[in-house]
Amino acid sequence: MVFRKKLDEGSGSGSGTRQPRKPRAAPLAPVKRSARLKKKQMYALNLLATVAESLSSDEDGSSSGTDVGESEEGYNSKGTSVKVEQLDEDSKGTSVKMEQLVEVPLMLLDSTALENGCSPLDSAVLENGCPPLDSTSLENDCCKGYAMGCAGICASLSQTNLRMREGASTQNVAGTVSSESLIKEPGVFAEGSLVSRTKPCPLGHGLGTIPEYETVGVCPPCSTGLAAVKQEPQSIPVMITGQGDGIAATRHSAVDTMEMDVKPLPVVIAASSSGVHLDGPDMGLKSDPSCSYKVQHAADRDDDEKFPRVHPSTSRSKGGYLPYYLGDCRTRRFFATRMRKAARNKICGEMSNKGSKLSIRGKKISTTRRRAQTQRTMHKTKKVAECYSAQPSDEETLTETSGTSVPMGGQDAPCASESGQKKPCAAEGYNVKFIIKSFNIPEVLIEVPEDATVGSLKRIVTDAVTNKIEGGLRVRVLLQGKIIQDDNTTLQQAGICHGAKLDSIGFSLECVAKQDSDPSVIAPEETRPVGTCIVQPLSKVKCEEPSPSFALSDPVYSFGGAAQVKSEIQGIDVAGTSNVGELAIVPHPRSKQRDFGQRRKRRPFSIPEVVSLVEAVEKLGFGRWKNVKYHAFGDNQERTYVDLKDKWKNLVHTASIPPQLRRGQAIPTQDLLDRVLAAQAYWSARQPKLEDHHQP
DNA sequence: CTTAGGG
DNA sequence: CCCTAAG
Repeated sequence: MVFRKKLDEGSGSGSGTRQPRKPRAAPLAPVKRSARLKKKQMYALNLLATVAESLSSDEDGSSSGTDVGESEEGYNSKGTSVKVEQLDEDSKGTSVKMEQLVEVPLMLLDSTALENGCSPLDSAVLENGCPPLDSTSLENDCCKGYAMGCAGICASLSQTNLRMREGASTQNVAGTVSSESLIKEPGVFAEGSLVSRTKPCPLGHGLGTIPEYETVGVCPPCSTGLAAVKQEPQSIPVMITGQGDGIAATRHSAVDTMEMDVKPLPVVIAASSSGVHLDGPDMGLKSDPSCSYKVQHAADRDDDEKFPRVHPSTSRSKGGYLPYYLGDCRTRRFFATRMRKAARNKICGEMSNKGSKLSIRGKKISTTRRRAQTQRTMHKTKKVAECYSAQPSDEETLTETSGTSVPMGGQDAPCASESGQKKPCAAEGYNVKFIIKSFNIPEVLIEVPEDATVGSLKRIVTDAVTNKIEGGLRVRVLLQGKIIQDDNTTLQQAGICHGAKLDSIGFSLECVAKQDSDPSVIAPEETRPVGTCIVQPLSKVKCEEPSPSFALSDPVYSFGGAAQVKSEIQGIDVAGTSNVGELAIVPHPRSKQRDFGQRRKRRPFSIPEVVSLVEAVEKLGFGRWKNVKYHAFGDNQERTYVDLKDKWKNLVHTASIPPQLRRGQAIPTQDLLDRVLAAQAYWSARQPKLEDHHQP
């Protein structure tokens, strides 16, 4: 209650639908600006839908674990520690999802856990009259994960929703429930499912959010998704990427790992790769004040700008609800931009921060390109890392490493509460700790007969991915963007040491894949002739890896037992600018559906491409790039007209400088460059841009 | 959505 | 390649 009030207050006028309240600079280009803003605002609702969709598509309940944790969290707001781990998916061998990642061992709802009474609050809850969870049913119910997932998701979304709704009263409805929606899926939610129990539970507060969620109608998809997902491996990978606000949590849920360790209170929430992170906002709303405060505090720095949070103590939550919607590339790009901006803002803020965050925030509005560039530059060094976890989780993960277990394989796990409080032993002896949040795998082309079963498809995908990975991984360690070549260099020598300011440490993992080993798996990039399009028969399905992100807790990827580690975060302030100790694993970033903030893979123009480009320009002149593009590359999506324009720009530049200054003379031959110059000169003289259509 | 340019 | 202001 208190929180809500604060939230509302912080958000200002509080009536009517909440809009991004972030102050806006005077529009530079009035019309355009406003149009854009409107667009942005529109994303709010879409976001919800998208998130739901995404989540629902997350197969195998991988999203469950965390979610459970989340819902549980609210549920158990007593501050007991709750560690949630992703459900063990062994039973689902076909799942392509490799995000087993993670760190947290204990499935809160796991019957075992309950039985063991690991978390006091579990027992408390149970004692409080909540019908005991039917451990058996839970265990047997493969859907439990889903169930929880939904719960968690709901919670998380509800958070978002909450922001949009001014009515704080919704909370009360809580008890009523949501279970309803969740339970809609009988198969999924055995009557004894967690959610349904919420109601009776005195602490149901946290779950109260769910109803709201439901109102938005997001929940249903969630449940339905359970069924639907299975038929659509492809949908699995959907990454929820909302960078901002409540959604951030969700976003991470699909992708990475996040750990939160609330210091004083033994609350540790670890979201497994697919789980929903218990991000600040949620925590804030659902947990009890003390708890939320802590969390908030911890996460505070990071998102002070981007993520409006409920700040119990200061009620400085910012109104800016910035919904993120995962849509087409464009949208994605938009988000990426936002993300970067947000990060940049934070960074800049912190850099210039003399203690006044408010002022910094004020600055936020006027984002200059320079700053953007700065961010971009930094972005380069951490690529994926940022993409996946830049936001609050960045810091949370990094700064709160303590209790959570890293990809240790989950051998430990049972009691979150315990592990949550203990400092990792590894931290003692000057070990450097790293957290690998996720990584991508290259595109995988999969061919299956039309009559293949979904199950077989799953298997194939699994095999494909497995294959790809089993081929081996080439791991590189990057420090500040540079690959550390010498394997014999000690971490210390390399500057990666305990207490050091770890700037941009990254890991590059490349599949040394035996890509050909599996006939059904083709690496498109290698097999595709440059500049041509692949026309795929209907029966040929090109799948993006369902789950582009992997959690490294998987033994295969984890970085060594003892040496294994999480980074001890020291330079928290810098955390925003550099992913301290965070591992960016970037095998093949390229995939049609790029992740947020992720660049396209650099794909230098081949000579044939350049030739066709030159030919096209010779013919059409430069300036009408759209036409040029079509002329030279047809519908090839690989190259955009902007690419061509850029390429041309480069060609002209290259051609205009003395050969000595050129590096790598291979690509454009001198002959070609001459043509470039000629065409350039020709068309320049002819003012091609204006109206000339003459052929040269 | 395209172009044009700066980064 | 990315980003964005301007058409």
